[in-house]
Amino acid sequence: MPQFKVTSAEVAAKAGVSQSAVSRVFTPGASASARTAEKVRKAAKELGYRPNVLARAMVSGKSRIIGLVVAYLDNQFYPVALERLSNALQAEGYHVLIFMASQTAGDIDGVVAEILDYQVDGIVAASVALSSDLTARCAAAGVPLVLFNRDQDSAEISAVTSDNVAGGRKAAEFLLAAGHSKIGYIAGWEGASTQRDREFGFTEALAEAGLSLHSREVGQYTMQGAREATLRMFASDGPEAVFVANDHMAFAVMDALRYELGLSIPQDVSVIGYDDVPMAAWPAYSLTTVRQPANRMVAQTVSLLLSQVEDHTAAPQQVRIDGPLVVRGSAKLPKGQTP
Amino acid sequence: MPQFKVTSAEVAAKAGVSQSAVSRVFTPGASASARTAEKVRKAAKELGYRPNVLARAMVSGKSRIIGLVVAYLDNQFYPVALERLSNALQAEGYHVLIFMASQTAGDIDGVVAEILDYQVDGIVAASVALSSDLTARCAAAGVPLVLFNRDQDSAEISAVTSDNVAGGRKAAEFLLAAGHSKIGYIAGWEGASTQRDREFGFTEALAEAGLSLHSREVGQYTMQGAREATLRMFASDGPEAVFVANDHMAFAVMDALRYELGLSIPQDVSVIGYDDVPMAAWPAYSLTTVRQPANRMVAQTVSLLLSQVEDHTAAPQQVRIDGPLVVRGSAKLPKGQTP
DNA sequence: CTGAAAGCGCTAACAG
DNA sequence: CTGTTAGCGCTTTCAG
Repeated sequence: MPQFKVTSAEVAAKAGVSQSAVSRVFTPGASASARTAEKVRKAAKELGYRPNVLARAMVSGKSRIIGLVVAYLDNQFYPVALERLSNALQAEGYHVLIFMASQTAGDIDGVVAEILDYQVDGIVAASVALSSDLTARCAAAGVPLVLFNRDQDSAEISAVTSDNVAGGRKAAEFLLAAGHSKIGYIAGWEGASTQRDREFGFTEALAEAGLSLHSREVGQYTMQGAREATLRMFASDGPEAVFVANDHMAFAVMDALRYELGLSIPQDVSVIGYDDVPMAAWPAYSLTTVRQPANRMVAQTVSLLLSQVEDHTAAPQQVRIDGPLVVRGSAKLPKGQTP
Repeated sequence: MPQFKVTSAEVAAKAGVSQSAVSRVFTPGASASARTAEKVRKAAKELGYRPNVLARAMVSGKSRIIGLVVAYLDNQFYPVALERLSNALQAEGYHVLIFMASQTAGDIDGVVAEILDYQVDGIVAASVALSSDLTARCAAAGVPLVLFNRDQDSAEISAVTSDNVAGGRKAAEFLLAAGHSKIGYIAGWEGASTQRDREFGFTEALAEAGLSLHSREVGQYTMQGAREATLRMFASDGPEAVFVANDHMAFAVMDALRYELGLSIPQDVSVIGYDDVPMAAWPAYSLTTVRQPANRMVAQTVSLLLSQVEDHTAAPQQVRIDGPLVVRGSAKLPKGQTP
């Protein structure tokens, strides 16, 4: 039975070697003879010894902890991403220390400061905007930072997003091809780059077809906000098609349309979302939506972050990943096209 | 602009006091004169100093890190719980280090071992079964452990669950009151205590009414498993009501019933779930379900864990929280009762 | 290859 | 109240 807490010194004593020999055996880039290594491992196993990560972090300066800031765990996109992120990092020997950021902007600064206190090797900020003061502090502390699903047009700071402008265009083109001309948009939180870019791409494509938004409401990326936005938008003379800034809101929009307004989708109104969260594929919604390839986004985030962790001179990058429009049943098909 | 990494010694030098004085100013139970404190704070602010949590952890033996093991982040119950847990812990000055456990049982042991390496002050294991060997290791390491939403009938180990047996009964009683007699059950993963207890309460109440299960299939707590279970169950002579071991599966069951089998809910078949995740309230499902009070469960988990963290002699406890049946539209109402 | 020795940044007695 | 002195458990020169 393992002792209360076993130190390398105790293992050393039992194995009849020096404490530093024990350390070497448990350090990847070690240099210990096979004989020593074996003696040490044996003693370690008997004592139930495992190196203390914190002590190791102190001296080596590497904690193997990555700080993660998240805000919206109710939007299915994030739990899914978090799971993948954590798994990918675990595979590389890192672990994730979670920090919940209340939506309040002021709070974020405090959160990141706390993260830094833990001497994390890097930070992933998912869907939160950071003040430039803050990014400066990370830089000053020598802690690489990568923004996930949010961009902050500064070449100084790494960000991984989908190609939101192109995605917005795809949504518009699909609606246009189906012959819609009265088209509405339900916006996310206006401070978000995803919101801005998706809307930009969408309206730009509309404009190229000589159209402008029939109506626009803000849903704040919340279900409640989206429901109310829908009710306002369809109070009178509603559009025949709506592009919703993310799936999370799109579900609320569809529910409001169907169950509060008695409209049929897509007969009365076409709906397109953004993200392609798992639920979008469920038959109850069958949501046509622009996919954000979560796995590839996560993979990029991890490789970008770790490359900066391992080489502090590595330059920040902005990665934009393209995702397809996934056609399901919530929006009318282009003319002449059948399922 | 803050330096690369500022130490208390540098602050001390700048403030013209000893390094321990700086430490005291930043330690809650401190004892420093107002004058000293002010000088130190001033110097600290100018230098951008913040205490190194890891160094503090080394000497104090308290890392203020809580390890969390989770498996199913796609079941909405867990992201919600995680968010609350993390927030509650943050409020107490702790932070959560996340460890994803692949469903594979053998893996869990390794995961917990890794957690221990980080010298966490406590562990929350959400929905995973731990080997007794493992709980012993936690005990040996002096790290309190509490099981969340899973029980392990051993008085030695703390667990917070809803009253799953009572919940199962409530589901049965409701179905019985509605006059159903051909009743099916879709089970979760059979290794889970939640599955076992819910089924036990359910069938026991049925038995008291002189009934037994018309049919039973296992859905493994996955959507895919639930869909297939439903198809098998209704291949011929399906039941007129089904109790599904959790909401996550219930959604898949409802989808299969409606869109693959063409049945109406609740006209053709009543469905009851368990958990009351946010989505259960959405009109597309309007799922009648037994609520697991996530907020109270989390609150209990935190208080139980922290009481053990702060006082290692505190006895383990099993907390069982009662939740109501939330009546919505997916199951027929008891005779004579109208919405 | 291996042991001895010097800290990483901080808290906790210990005298004063 | 304050400074001095030990370490926490480990990695890492530095000799040998």
